[in-house]
Amino acid sequence: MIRLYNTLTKSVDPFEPLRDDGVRMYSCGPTVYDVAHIGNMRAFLFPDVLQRTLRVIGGYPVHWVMNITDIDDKTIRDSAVGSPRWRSEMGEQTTDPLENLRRFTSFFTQEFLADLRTFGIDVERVVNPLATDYIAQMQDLIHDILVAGYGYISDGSVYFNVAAYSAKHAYGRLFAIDTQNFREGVRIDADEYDRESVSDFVLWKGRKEGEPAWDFAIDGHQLPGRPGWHIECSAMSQEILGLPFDIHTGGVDLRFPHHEDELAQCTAGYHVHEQAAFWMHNEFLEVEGKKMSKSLGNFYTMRDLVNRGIQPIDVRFAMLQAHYRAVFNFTFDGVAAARTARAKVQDYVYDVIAVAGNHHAAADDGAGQRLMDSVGQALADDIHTPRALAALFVFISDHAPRTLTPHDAASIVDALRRLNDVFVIVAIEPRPEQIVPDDIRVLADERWAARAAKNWAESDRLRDVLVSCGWTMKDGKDTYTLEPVD
RNA sequence: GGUCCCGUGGUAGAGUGGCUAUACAGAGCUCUGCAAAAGCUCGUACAUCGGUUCAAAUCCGGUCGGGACCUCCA
Repeated sequence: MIRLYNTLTKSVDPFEPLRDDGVRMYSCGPTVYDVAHIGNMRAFLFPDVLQRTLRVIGGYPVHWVMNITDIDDKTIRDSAVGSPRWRSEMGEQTTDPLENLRRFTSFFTQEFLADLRTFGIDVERVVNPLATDYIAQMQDLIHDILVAGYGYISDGSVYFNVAAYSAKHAYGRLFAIDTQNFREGVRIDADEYDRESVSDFVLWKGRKEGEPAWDFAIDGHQLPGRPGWHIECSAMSQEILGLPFDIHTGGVDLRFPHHEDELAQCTAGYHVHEQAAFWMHNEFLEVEGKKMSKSLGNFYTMRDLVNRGIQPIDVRFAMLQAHYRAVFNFTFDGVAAARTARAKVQDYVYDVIAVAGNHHAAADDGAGQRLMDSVGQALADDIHTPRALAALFVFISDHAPRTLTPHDAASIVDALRRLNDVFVIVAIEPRPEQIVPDDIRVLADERWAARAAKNWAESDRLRDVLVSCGWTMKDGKDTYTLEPVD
């Protein structure tokens, strides 16, 4: 039984898929106007671990959709003719704003997915619909909202009427917003469009010169323009998954207004009470105790980290040591610690595989069962990865490889393989053969001989030589091992 | 201005009204020519001030500090 925190109920509730054919899950995806930063990584790590837990621990097939927002103010601005953010890899800019937008966003979409892949996120499994491929469905939904009486046309745009909606439905189910206490001076005139109330939001934005636009015939009007911010997720989730689906995920910042408005649009236009049974939101991260921002100089893209010699998978491990609903403090010391800890798990995997040899055993046939139980229980409890990892380390120290029978070892390997399909922190494979160059081997043998002759000075000198060649020599009882220097 | 969250050992980070988190770092021991690796052991943490209670770091209130949302934001 998997239990998940649900923003709708503000409690951890038992989870059951609505339909027999698996879990349908929708995650608000990236707006593709730049390369991914580590905050993005945490945001998409969460739904990844969630869908992996549902599959591996829950045993459910998962249909996971994560949209790509390829039409919004930023993508339009940065793809416009003369934009300093245009890159030569995107090709030549054209006179067609929509074509420019496509070239710009497809470039960053590929970059983004590549970054997600290095982070162990299951991009092969997720479906990534583009917002601009669902304009017709969005227009249909806007039409239905208008017909139902929850929208109005003003100055070439279409708006959602929150007051009319609130009269018949609950608005604020995900986030109880107090419209009487909007922060002064900020919300009003937030954009140049005309709407009747500050709490109303735009469904369709009228065309502006030089911007991409689609024709839209509605209610006897011709309203060329583009979709508003929230409509894409409502339309795509209905089109691809069907409403209501099981789980909707996103960052905490999206609870309001984005998710609240998505839900309202679905209820207003599709006449469903629920868009999704569960709404789950992950917390943000801080960097060295401060909110990540370019002005503080603590803003890091994945590329920045790689350039510093950091492996993305170590960052993944570090993030898994915090619960998804808690603010995570990203530090470079923390990543270094994660690297060491992860190497320990990897060593354990290598050693257990060696003990298992040619034996094969299933996780539920031997010691692996205890591992699956203790770690799985933590994961099933609202994706509690910190406790799951703690349980893994406890198991490791209680089950030293040298104490295991081959059968138990094989069972543990099978359990580790399954659990790693959630964590994605190690490679489940035999320890790679270390290729030692001949000249290094010669030096090592020389040193081993000097050491046997108790010629400590020469022995230590040769060890230093080996280190300077990039190899660490470790003396065993009967033989030595060589490892590359870190 | 409104609403809300958090403050745990050197660091990261769980948890619970009375009992071990876990990881990294550190110390000691075993092993070892030395070192590394490995194994064992250890530190006795819970912002602050009051209150409730037989018992609070865990519940309540004040204070201080950090953060979130209300506005593009992962």
